[in-house]
Amino acid sequence: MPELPEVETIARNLRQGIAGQPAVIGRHILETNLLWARTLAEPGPDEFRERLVGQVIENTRRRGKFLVFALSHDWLLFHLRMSGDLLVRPAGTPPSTHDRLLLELEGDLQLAFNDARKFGRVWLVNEVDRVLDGLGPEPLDEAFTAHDLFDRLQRTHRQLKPLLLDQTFLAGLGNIYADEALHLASLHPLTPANRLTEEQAGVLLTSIRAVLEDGISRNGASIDWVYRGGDFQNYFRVYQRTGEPCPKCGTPIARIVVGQRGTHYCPHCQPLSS
DNA sequence: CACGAGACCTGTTCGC
DNA sequence: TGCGAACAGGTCTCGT
Repeated sequence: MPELPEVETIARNLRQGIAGQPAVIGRHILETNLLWARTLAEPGPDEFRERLVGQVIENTRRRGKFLVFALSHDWLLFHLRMSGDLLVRPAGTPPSTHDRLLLELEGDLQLAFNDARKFGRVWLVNEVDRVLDGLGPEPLDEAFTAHDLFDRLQRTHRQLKPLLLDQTFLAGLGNIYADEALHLASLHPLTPANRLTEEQAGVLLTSIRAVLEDGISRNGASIDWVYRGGDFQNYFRVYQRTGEPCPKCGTPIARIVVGQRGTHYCPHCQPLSS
C-alpha cells in the first residue's frame, strides 16, 4: 500500500479523525506493547518504552513515505514499507494477527501498527532530521519547480523508472504512482533521464502531481488485504493492467521488469525513442 | 557511479 | 485437490 497518497491519507486521518475514528492529536501515550522486536529501528525496547510513555502526540504529518509524529519531547516515525498500516481501535483490544506494536492512548484508544511482512520500521528520536536526511524534494511542494526537476534529471543518465523510485531523487513515489505518472507523461520507463527536454520535464512534474493528487483525493489505493478505505485502485491507467487496453489508445498494456520491479506501460503511447 | 542480485518476510494467486 | 513457483505497495547492502 504505502506510497505518498496512502501515507498522506493515514497522517490526515490520525490528525483529523474520520467517522468512527477519533483523532489522536493531543492524547497522552499511556502504555506500549512491542510484539515484534525488529520493528524498532531505534532505540532499544526498554528505552523506547521509558521515553515514549507519558508523552503527548502533538501532531501527525508525512515526509516522503514516512509518518512523522511530533511528540511533546521526541519524534516518533513510522515507515510502512510494503504491508504496514496504522489502525485506531478501542483501548485494550487484544493483539490481532500481524500486529507489531500497540500504543494505548488517553481517551480509551489504541493505536496499532500492523504489518504482515515485518518490513516496516519505527524510530523514536529527538532529532528528526537524522532519519529524514537524504530524502529528495517533495513533489507536491510548490517551491519545487519544473526547472528544478529538469536540473536534477540532467545530472544523470539513469532510467526514469528506477530514478523515480529513488527516494533521494524525489520523495514519495512508489511502484504504482511511478508507472501511472510515466504513462500520463507519455514517457517510456527506460528513457535515460538526461535525454528529457525541459518541456518534457515540465510534463513529467505535472503528471507526477496529477496522479499523486488524484490518489490523495481517493484516499489512496487499496489492493488485496492491505490498507482498506482507498479507492484509487479502480482508476489505474496501467499498473497491474497487463494485456488490458491502454486508456488513451487501446494498445494492450505491456509489463517488463526494471530494477526487479514489475513495470507497466503502453508500447504505443510511451515509445522509447521519442 | 550505475546496475543487478540477494536479503528481509508473509500471504495470495497461478500453473501444472 | 495439491504443491511449488511467481509475485506483491519498499529499501538496504554487497559485488561487479
